[in-house]
Amino acid sequence: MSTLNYSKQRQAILDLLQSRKDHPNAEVIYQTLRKSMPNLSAGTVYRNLKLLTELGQIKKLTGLDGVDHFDGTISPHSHFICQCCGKVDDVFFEADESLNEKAASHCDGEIQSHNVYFYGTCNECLKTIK
Amino acid sequence: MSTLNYSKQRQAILDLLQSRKDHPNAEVIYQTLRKSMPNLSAGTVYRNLKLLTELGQIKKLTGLDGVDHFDGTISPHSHFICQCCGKVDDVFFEADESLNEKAASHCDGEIQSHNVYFYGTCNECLKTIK
DNA sequence: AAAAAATTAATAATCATTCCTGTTTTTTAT
DNA sequence: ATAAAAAACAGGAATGATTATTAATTTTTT
Repeated sequence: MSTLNYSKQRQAILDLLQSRKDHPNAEVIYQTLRKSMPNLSAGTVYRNLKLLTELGQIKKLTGLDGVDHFDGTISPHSHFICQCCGKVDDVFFEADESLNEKAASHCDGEIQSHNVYFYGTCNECLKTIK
Repeated sequence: MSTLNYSKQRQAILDLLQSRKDHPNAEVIYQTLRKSMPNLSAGTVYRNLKLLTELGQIKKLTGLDGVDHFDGTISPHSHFICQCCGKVDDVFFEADESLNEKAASHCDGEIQSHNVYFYGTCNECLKTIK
């Protein structure tokens, strides 16, 4: 895969993800950055999101609304998805190391990592419903 | 959404999923069933997988290899994905109820359910590597 | 058994993502 | 600092999983 060179497009994508607490998808990232980089191309966004994910500098979130979302926070954490509004929040909750150990005996293999997704209704949506 | 009528196509899809321990994707389901139902159409497979998922009779697994996979086992369990061969195993491991409770205080909302994915290398792949 | 409703097959359309090509930027080596 | 080599880019075409459309068939209701 060789080493990654510098590019201002890649830097901008990483900066954007690290500065946001939400978890934008490729299209949102593209439209946002296009304002300041008018001839950024969508392919560049997709290619760099893939590269950064492979290098572990960002995390890809799947299974939310059908399209991939991206997270610039790489410290271990889970996600809470509101099934009402689709919002994805970080959940900083550390059951982490123990979870792999507990599951190990039930697995036909060696666990290296895990992802946890919580589904529910966020407080904002709960207010609206009542 | 009205009520679901009977259709032998839908029944065949559900039977197939409940009889298999792996987690086939739509294409595999389509090709398998086509052997005994030669004019089954792919659209029918996709439409019924979507319906059955919405009704909670099957579970959709995302984020494995880019395409959705389906699981006929609805009792609560997790999944182990081998990053080497792509195999997806069930993990019947019950930290379940407690996990929602533990995470609740870290969430801005009400947790209703969760999904856990474990990633690693299966025993078969471990052998091959060594 | 006929009418109404639901489902299907076949195929066209969609849309997120990847691939391709010629150009530009970044790095390396002089 | 400059030229050659490597990596990355923009723009657009291609891919591929999934969804939508429509006329025909099957299932349910009466």
